Amino acid sequence: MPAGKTDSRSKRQIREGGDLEDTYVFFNEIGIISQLSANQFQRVLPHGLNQSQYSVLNWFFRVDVEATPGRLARAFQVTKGAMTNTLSKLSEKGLIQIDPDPDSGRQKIVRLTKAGRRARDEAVAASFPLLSEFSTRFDKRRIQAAMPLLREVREYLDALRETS
Amino acid sequence: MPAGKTDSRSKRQIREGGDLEDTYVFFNEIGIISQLSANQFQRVLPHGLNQSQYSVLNWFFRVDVEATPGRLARAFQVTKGAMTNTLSKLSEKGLIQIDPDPDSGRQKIVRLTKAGRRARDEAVAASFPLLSEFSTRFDKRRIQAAMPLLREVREYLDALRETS
DNA sequence: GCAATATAGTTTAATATTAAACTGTTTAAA
DNA sequence: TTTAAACAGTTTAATATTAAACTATATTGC
Repeated sequence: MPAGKTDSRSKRQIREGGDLEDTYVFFNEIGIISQLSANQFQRVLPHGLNQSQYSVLNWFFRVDVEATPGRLARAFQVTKGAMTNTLSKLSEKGLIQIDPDPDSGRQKIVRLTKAGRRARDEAVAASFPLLSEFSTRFDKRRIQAAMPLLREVREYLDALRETS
Repeated sequence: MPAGKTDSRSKRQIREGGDLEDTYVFFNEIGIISQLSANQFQRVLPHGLNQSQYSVLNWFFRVDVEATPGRLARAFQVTKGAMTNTLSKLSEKGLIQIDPDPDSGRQKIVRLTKAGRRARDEAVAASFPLLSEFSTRFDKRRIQAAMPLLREVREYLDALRETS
């Protein structure tokens, strides 16, 4: 849950935070955007897909044609248990195939099915109106200009996570 | 779950998205930052507080000294049921007080207790190192420069939510 | 004034997630 | 080679959340 919209008394919070108010407000704004955008995106996804399931489908387009469950869990930074659950939902829908790894009895190999590839394409198509509406409202260059900071912040937090 | 780190094949995704790739990557980056920062913040919170609970405590500093559960649910854009749950956890910890509204039999009035005010101050203090470490790494002006876009995007999504 | 409707809050059932325990397999060390 | 440790994946118990049903109270329209 994000920290809620600021209003008339927000200056008091800001004063108390001293020089840290920008950081506080920055992450607060990011949290709200994340929540709202995930929400909008979720709505349009086909096949009763949730974001996690879509992300896994899309991973197979972005990164590799096959993976172990553990690799996917690490890629998305969720627990192995969460990935077990996500993969079993996708498998029930017939969008992925999970086979034993012939080279290792403790690993499995996950791949998209044809239906999975189709579902991913449908999901991309379904989110098209959302994204294109957004990109008419916000100039491409402004978005691009914001990316270096966002990337650095993400990398910073990523490193922080690994060291603590 | 964010969409995972990009890697060598990301150009293919980008090509497919046409002019929408910036938007896609922007929201993806935002989602990951949100997840990681929420995680870091959660860790340092005292009294077994989670983010939702902290946000409610902090609301009473930022916005008003009392509220109905419904007002809080709207402020944080969660369901009434979720707020019932959050408030009951805070109440069990003795950090808020929930009284019947003398003017309306169907409303309740929520207020911070003294312990609640103390807990909020402790939480702010606990997150201080995190925020100040961050603000030494990222120049205040860069963060400030990013805020107008973030605010506009948040307002855009907020309006979108209300109209759909 | 009374019936219909709206509102505030709670409860219930379902879902996604985590941490930790557990099972089975592989690797390393003695 | 046997045993201990590490690793991959699943399961379990707990938590936070949503949507929808439900209870109780207030408001509106006749």
